Amino acid sequence: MDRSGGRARHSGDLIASLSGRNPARNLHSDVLWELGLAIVSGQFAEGEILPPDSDLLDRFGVSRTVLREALKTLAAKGLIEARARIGTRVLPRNRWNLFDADVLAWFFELGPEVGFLRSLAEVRIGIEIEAAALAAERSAPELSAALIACVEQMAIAETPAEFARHDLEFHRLVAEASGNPFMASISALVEMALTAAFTISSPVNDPVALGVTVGVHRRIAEAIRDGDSHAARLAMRDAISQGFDRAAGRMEKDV
Amino acid sequence: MDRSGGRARHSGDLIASLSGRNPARNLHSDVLWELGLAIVSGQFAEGEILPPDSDLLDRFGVSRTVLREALKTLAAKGLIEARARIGTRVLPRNRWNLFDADVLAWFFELGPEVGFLRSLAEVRIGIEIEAAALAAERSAPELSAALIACVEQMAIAETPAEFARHDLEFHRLVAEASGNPFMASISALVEMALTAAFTISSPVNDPVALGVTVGVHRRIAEAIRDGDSHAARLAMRDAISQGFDRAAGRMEKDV
DNA sequence: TCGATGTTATTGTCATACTATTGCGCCTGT
DNA sequence: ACAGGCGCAATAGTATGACAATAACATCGA
Repeated sequence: MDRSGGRARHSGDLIASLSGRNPARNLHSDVLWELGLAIVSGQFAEGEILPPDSDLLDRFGVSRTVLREALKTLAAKGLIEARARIGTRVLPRNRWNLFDADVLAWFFELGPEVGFLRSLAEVRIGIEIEAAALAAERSAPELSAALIACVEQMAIAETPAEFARHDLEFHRLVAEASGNPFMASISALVEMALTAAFTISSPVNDPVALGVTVGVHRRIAEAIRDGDSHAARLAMRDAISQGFDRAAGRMEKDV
Repeated sequence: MDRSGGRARHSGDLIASLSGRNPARNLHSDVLWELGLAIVSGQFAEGEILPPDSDLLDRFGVSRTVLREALKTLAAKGLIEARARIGTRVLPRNRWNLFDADVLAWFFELGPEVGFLRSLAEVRIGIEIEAAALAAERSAPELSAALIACVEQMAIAETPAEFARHDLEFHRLVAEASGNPFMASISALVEMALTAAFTISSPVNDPVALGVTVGVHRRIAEAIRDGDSHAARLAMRDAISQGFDRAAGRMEKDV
């Protein structure tokens, strides 16, 4: 393995940097990512038994401490389950915690397929529609003002990254305004979806698309401000499916 | 701490047993649950620094290996973050992965408040409504037949546990029928919600409530069978909010 | 044939030592 | 008096080697 000085960081970097996180760079995390990717990619299939600790130790060239902590982390995310004498088994996909930021990142690292992006858009629709409706019913004036401000920022953004930051902030604010802690907990999901979408095609360079995107977000903000939960639902659905359509359409074209 | 022979298993047992899981009973898991509960309960507040490893070692009387693996597990679930020289900090709640089965279990272990149950019902509505609609659009005949069969089982269930099992299976099937892996991933959420609801008040002992609950599930199954996504949405919303209302109403009465 | 039993491979736990990181205070030079 | 660098020390990170617990499997016995 790559144990020399210039160890290359996994490319989740660009996603992490956009989200402002500062993931620690340590051995444990390297092993974690390599194993996580291997599992998500199907290199270790569901139900399969991983090589025993001793083999993995050779493969990664780390201490048992590091390896075991990486395995425990994977277990915590529902990807594997270790049992004495049996070995460490890859759990079926429906046990994986897809709402985990790392697990999601591994999926994206492999180049997300359209079907996966669609699934992501579908859950986002489910959750964020409800969040928008709740926000409309409960939101305080300050928050709806902040939402409006966010839309203005989106309108004048000059780079895709800048636009994405405000877009993400917008959705985060809606989740917060819903007053429901679960809604806020899916920001990782939104982050990935937006980053992926904008990596594929950002509306910043296309005045028409930009107008549409900003417009639909404005509709959400105004509906929340006016306490119109029905309108908020519709607008949020449009915002998400429109974003997905743009990315999916672009992927089609490239193929 | 309780290091004597008869160490009492955390009471997540009854939930785990209902769901058919077989959680390993090892030291790591004991420490994990104790720390997890302490954090979720606010005994260690958000932003606070946990005692250093050395103190925790004394407190739990385990080896450093075990303690660190427990901490790594908590970190994987987004509850804490460790940094050299700083210590191990409890992350703000919005970083916690509330869709994790353990984290949820810790919340329930503390006796869930009505507000928490409401939040749970709200996300379930968002996600499962969409799952039901997708199932209606995509579902194969076998699956809708299985759904109907599930409803029949609910109707003739004799114990609360039996009823809950079929109810859970019903929602799992809907998620599966949606063809969306994220939907299936929230079964932990549903499990907790149902278990909590039935622990508080099961419709089995109340013929009227039983009829209502079975009826609304039948409406879902039939809508999916008929490919009527709109009806599926409405019925699923009714099923979840009705379940919540029953539990919440019962809690009110008790107070 | 089947059931009890020992063997052994694999994960689980322990103890200790050393390394890397980084906040904080000291110390220096201006 | 102040700014900036420099090292101390506290804390998590890593390494190593040993032993304990678990459970599939082969082996033996009835």
